[in-house]
Amino acid sequence: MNATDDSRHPGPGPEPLDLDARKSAILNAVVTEYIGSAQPVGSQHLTDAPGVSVSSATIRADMAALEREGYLAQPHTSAGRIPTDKGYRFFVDHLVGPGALDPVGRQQVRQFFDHAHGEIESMLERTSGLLSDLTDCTAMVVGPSHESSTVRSVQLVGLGPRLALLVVVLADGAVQKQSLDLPEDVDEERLGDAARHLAAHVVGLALPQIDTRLGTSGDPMTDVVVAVGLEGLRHLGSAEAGDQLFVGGSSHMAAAFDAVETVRSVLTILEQQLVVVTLLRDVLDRGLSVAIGTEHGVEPLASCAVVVMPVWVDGEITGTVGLLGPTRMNYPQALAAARVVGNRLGQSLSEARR
Amino acid sequence: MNATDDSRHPGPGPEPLDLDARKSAILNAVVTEYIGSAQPVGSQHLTDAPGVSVSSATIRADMAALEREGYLAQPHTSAGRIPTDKGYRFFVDHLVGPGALDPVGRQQVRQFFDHAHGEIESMLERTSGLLSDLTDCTAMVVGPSHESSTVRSVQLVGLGPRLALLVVVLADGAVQKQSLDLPEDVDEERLGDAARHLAAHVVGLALPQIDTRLGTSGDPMTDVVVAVGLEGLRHLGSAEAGDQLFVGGSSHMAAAFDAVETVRSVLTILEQQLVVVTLLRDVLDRGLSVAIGTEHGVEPLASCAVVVMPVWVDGEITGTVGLLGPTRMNYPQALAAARVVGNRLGQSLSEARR
DNA sequence: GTCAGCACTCAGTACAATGGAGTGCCAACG
DNA sequence: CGTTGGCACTCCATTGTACTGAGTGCTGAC
Repeated sequence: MNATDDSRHPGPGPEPLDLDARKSAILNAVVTEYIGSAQPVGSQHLTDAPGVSVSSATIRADMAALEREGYLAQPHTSAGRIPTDKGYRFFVDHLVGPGALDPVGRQQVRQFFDHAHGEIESMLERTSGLLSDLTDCTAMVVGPSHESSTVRSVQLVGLGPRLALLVVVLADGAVQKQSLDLPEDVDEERLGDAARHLAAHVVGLALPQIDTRLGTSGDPMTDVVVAVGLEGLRHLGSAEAGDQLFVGGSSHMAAAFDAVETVRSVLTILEQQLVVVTLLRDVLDRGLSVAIGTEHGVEPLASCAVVVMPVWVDGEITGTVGLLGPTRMNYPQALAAARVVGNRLGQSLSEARR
Repeated sequence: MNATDDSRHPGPGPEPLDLDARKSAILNAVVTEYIGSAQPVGSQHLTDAPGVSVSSATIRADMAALEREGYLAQPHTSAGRIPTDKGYRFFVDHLVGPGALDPVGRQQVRQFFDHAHGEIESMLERTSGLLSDLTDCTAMVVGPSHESSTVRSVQLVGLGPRLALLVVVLADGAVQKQSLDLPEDVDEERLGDAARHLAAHVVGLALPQIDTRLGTSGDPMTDVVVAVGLEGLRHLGSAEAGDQLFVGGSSHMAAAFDAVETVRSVLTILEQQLVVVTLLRDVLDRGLSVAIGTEHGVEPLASCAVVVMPVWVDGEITGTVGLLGPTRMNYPQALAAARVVGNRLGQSLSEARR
């Protein structure tokens, strides 16, 4: 329409890297308001926002500029503005401080981790519940990868005449198991011999490092069992085991969208563990803690944002906590919650490892 | 309104236990049609249904009767009929035969169980995926309860100076673990002693049967470790461990309803493992394989139906497979799929146990 | 008992009219 | 020159009305 009016701009150059103070304040107010109400925000509602002490007419001018620059959008001509993905991006990059969790949430977190105990899996599962409760988002927790953890103990337990269970304990407390089909009947004693022989060979190694060949023990039957056991270890070490993912609060996705079709497609993604784990890893790898809209490549999640925090155990990233919500999620809250829970989870796991 | 017209009925006696052949056929057709289309069914559409070779006027009369008797309902005056919960109940009780799965599904099931292997947990998880794929419903699989399974092996593995892991293998192949805080440093050898001592005492018993007291071994330090181990065993045996539940295909719930609020409340229920497990057990205990609408007591699932099948292993019920869908779910398909998968799962688990 | 015919009911749709929230533009002001 | 009040304009959402059509209940005839 009035494309010729652009003359007042110094050219169609790429968007300025920063916004002046008032425009920032306006963008901030629009995002904050929209996160709360999910309704387009009009200029009238912003007159008394902090840092914005101008009339609605001036705000309108700034909003129009922000729209031209891609930070805001208008559902239709006579509606208020809503943030674009770029607007959210500016918001999280420049307008959200480190921020702390609200006192109630902090109390919840403290209480949770003070009473954390038991199996690691159930703890991770409950952590996902905690995170989703704190944020009204869907929470994702990826457990420590056992790839680099060394074998602490190997045991063979007979379950049936030709069936045994290989039980491997890793240094981080993880227990892996694998059922083994034995070619012939093996008594308990010989299983013990084979287990000792295996243990001598693999304890102290990480699963992927294990050499599949192993000298004979003298007894041919024992050797057969050892070979089967090694095969089982190899299987455990292969990627097939994969990282374990815990998803909590997926019902919050149904509250976040009013189109049931959107809910369905998001839930479908959440059911694909591999996709979710890859998504979280990708975002972390790119050095981000937030991926908004199409920034992550998963198309069905285009109307979602992901918040990711690594979990450090003994100076090493060993897991991930994540949050999934609509792009209009409460970023300050989500970031604070993910950071706090990620840190405390790391502490907790470190202590357990000592 | 015309309550006085009831004179043509032999009295307001309780609904007849059976329906004449044509009314059955009409009810059958209404349910079948409605399951497929989710639209109220009018008399016109039923004229060429099997077993119904009468005019629409006659069908209307019968439908009015079925409505009076509570099998059908009308969303509004000039709409077709939809089945009530009572209508569905009659349908599954009298109109659904044993029925078989469609060939494609049978093929899927065969293929799945032919290649079933690996850890029991991951197999149960994948079984829930299979069931939900087969039926377009949300599937629930409750793993074998380990309550009655006997201890096959007990091991203590040192993870840190004052930290050990108790690893218990049960006769059904389940592995349970529990981290133990030791009061003082214990070396590997003494852990082994304690484990042997524990094993001698508890191998062959089920976890809940274990006596918490145990004679001394001679060495006071070993006794301390044994005591801590016994405490861990007691903890494992307590109900806290609970049955493990695997839910698959919860995204199908979003496709089943068009009210996002319904989806949310159903998903919220699915997140509460205890509620779901209790629900399945209750339905089974009442000797049902289907619970429709309000028949199970869980209010937020009033617009859902549950199909349940026990899993038999060696002549004993040890688990459950279930399906959750809208009350207008495809009962014949769901029943067939649950039955087949439940049976094959039981076989599979029996074989593994040998 | 079954059926064709008929009057009736009522959700759903289409369409116009209205109200109001919000905008862009402009002239005036400090 | 940035800011502001004023104003015309746009367009969604709501309301009201009329119409359509699927489906019903009833009745009199076979």
